[in-house]
Amino acid sequence: MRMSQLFVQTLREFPSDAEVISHKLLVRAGYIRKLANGIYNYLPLMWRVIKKVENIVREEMDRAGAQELLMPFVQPSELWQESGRWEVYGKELMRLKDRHSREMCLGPTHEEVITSIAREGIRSYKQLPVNLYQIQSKFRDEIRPRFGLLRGREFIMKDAYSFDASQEGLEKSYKIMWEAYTRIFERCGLETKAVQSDSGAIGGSISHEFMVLVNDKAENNAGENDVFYCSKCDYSANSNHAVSVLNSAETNGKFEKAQIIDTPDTGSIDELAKFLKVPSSVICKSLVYVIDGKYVVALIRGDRTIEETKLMNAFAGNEIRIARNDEIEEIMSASGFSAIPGFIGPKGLKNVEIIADETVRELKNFVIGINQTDKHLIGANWGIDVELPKKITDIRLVQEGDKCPCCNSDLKVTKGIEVGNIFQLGTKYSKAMNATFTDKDGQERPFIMGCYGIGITRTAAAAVERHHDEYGIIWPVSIAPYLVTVVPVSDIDEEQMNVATSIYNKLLEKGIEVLLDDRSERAGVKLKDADLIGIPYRITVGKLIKDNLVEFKIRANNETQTLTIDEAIEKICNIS
RNA sequence: CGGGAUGUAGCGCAGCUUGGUAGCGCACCUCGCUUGGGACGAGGGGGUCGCAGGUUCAAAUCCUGUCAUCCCGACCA
Repeated sequence: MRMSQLFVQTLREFPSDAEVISHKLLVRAGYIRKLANGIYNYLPLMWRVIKKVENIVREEMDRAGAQELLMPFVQPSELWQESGRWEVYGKELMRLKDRHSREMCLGPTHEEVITSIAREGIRSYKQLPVNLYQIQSKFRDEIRPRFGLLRGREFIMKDAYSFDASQEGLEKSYKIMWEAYTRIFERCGLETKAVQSDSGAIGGSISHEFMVLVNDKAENNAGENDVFYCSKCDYSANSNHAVSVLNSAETNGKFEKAQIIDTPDTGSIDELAKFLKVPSSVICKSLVYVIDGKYVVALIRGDRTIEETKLMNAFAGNEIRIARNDEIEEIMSASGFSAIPGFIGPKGLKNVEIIADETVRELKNFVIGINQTDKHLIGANWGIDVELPKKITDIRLVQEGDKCPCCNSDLKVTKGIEVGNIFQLGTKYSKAMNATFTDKDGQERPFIMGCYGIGITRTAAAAVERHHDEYGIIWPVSIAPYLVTVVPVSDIDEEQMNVATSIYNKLLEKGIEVLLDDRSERAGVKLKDADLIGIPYRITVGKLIKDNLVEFKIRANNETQTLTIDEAIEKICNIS
């Protein structure tokens, strides 16, 4: 392709509304343009990259025995009502009505549709296992789209669904996908880590997320997930799922007797610990949440943090948020109290669920809110002064330095971009939607399902996050829009243009994806653009052409070498 | 949905306090000149100042409302 013909507009400056580097670079280098919040045009260069990623995904999915199909983007509400998700999916599901007022939605994922396909098409265990996938635009009406392609509302995703006759079969399908994913991301030039994860609204039990690890501290917060991983063994998990062995902490408040004392202006754990001159680990913290509209008081040791996903899961909830002050007032007055946040405690509360993290169990002579503003109960003990909640489970956020649940070594934390995930769904959808097959013994059984997603556009953006420098993008060869760009330094130098054109034509003949920068621009503009756009290799045709020499540049390390024309061509041919 | 900010030409911004013919840089078009790291000169085109009301002789500027975008939080296969 000649640059003079290519539809691309590079910008001299970064767009002001972009925050992360992949967003900034993709806009500035002319790959994408925003159409609406979280909705982007994929311009020709971007589309080439996307197709590269898609093809790698296709090749590996096909190799793994999956079959591609395409399901509708607009789906009828009936299927979602069957699965029960019409009610629980929330506002993220883009709902609309057709002209007959039938309720429809834009597909955020396709478990319902695929289950209906399997229900109609698979009758016998002899047809199993089956793995079907598609590559398609998805729409999720995210609360806050951001980071360009990393979190758009409309995005391209590969979603695959496996059907098996048994749990063993599912585990096998799962493992095959795991291996395929590892290869896919490797081929895209991305190192990933498969981490244990919460399975969220999709349901099911075992799931892993494939994370591109980005150890960005302040510079960049493209990695939206905190990943905990063991410094010694293979354990790693998303923070919403990670578990840990606690370091020992002081859990005895050493107060001689239980009494309610004045603790003015100690609305936070820090203030309270300071006021009482005790470590925060002898305070029992009480937080009020609203889970699916119901009030929940969660107790945790003062030095630890609640992991809200775990808390929500403890109640099999779909929606969780911290209670508003007016809701706390309502709870207080319903139980005959009038305390403000910071002084709340479980004792005497009516019409609320109480749950505790395991960390509170060993507290002795501890400090706890007693539903009186500016007062706390000190020297409290479970069973004597306050009831130990019946519901006790792990609802805490792991902290760096906690010990690994597998091998007791130190856990560390890093940021990750989730580019893919795999779920063992089990029978959640097949049961709900009555999708069954006849087993060997003649019994009707629900399919054992798995689902497997890869964010295609997010993967491309993640590649930019990982591969760029101050000058622009550095595409991995496998997903670059073009492999090489031929740049004549001066378009008015006839010899340079002739040689550049001839190199271009030779490479074209060899089937190589090559650009010729034939624009009537100064050298600086063309070279800057080549770096910004991130083409892996550059052949620059300049003054040295008098000696039959050209410059060969590798974008990845910005190294250049002087080669003869034929050497340069040969080098490119060998790479491709 | 809470907190904060911003909407002026394709992009980046000034002008608003103190109302009086809408500006700058880049990009774009023409001509000249230039060609190894985002040149230069001359000329030119492009904007209902987010939108709707209001105040005023007069509104980008002041007031009210509304919409959109961005950031933080909450939330999120």
